[in-house]
Amino acid sequence: MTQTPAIKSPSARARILTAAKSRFAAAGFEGTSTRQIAEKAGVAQSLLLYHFASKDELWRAVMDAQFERADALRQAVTVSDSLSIEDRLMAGVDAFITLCAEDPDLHRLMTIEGRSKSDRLEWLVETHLRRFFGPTRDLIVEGQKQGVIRNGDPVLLYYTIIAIAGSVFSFEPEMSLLEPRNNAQNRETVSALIRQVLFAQGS
Amino acid sequence: MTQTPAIKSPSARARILTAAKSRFAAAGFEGTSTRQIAEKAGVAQSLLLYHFASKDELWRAVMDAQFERADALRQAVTVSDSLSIEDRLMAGVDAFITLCAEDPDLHRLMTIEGRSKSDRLEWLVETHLRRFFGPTRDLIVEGQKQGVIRNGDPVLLYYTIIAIAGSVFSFEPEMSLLEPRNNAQNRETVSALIRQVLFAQGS
DNA sequence: TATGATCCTGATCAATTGATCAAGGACAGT
DNA sequence: ACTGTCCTTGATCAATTGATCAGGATCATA
Repeated sequence: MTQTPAIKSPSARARILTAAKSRFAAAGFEGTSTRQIAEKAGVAQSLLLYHFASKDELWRAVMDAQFERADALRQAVTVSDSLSIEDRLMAGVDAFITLCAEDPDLHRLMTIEGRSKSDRLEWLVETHLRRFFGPTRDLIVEGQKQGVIRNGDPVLLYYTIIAIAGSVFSFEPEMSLLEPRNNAQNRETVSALIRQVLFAQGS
Repeated sequence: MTQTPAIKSPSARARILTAAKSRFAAAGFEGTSTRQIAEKAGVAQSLLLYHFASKDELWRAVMDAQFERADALRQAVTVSDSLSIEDRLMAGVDAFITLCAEDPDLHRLMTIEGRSKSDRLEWLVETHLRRFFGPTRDLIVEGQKQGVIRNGDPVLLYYTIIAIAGSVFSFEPEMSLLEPRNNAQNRETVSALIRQVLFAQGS
């Protein structure tokens, strides 16, 4: 069996993944060269293409790792427990906020390739995004039926949540250029804003 | 005087600007090649660098044109009329929503370069973004003093507005991949969502 | 129809891109 | 010491990048 490499020497491969993540998040796929990643990881450029078949596959590996971390979010929404719809939805939202606050790269990676149709965006949607969107959307629709959640296009509501939760953290460079700031209790504020949007009394 | 070219033949130069705008919005500065723009504009690649000194300057010209269109927005917020803070702020918000709905490229151009610090982002912030941010921020702060607008970091509130208003329209490709949709009355919904965020009774 | 300025193109440049390959190092098991 | 597998590097490839340049259209004015 030439397969089952299981755990290769973690150091170099892991350093490549880390470097690639931060570069892809900052400049996008096209804006990042394999040599930039290699330099940041402290390895030869040719080593990237030994561990990953192509730049494209390296990008996919980065995405896979990111969304593995995010799976706790999906579970929070999916578990059909005795919890109310409101609680389940906000559990997912807060999990997402936590992820974004811990590592702004997640939201950047999710969105930076999403501006124009491309094979990469299509892969991202089908492989990862849909798994989060599906259950969350169902929850929103059900909440609307029960009159707990404001009416309106559920996809629009879903994207509004993503936009509020993510952009506050991922646009930190731009925001701090505009005005020096203190991001101490952003998480609570963002959570309150989203709650306002979802559960407002307005139709 | 070799200067004062004033109005050059509009057709080619304008076609270049239009093509550049849509490419830059879709793929960002680094993800777009001058040849792609030239092909879309139906001109030779060398013509881009006849009309604009460099790719960088072409990008800046695109941005200048975009923000010229957006100046109505700034005026709506700036005019210190008899209007209430609430009305002035929502006038600006609705103007921004209209701009984003008419042309999703505006929000994409504003944000696609804003993920990592770069000379381009710095130029964008200092030359354009600050002119919009300043008056709007002042309005938010004044509204908070009067107890009309919810408390919290004004920069965060500002960015939340931008995020809600813009991303709903600019992520249309991604959203329609997730689910076929009808964007008929998005504008009213978005406006209502933002109003909810700004003027909610919550602290 | 000359003149001159403006607009536009194709050829070409050096630099950078993702990718490939030969070669050797590290290190285990025999 | 020998073998074989996995890891890593440097040299190098064709393709693409932004930029430059010489020269030809085009067109108003004289």
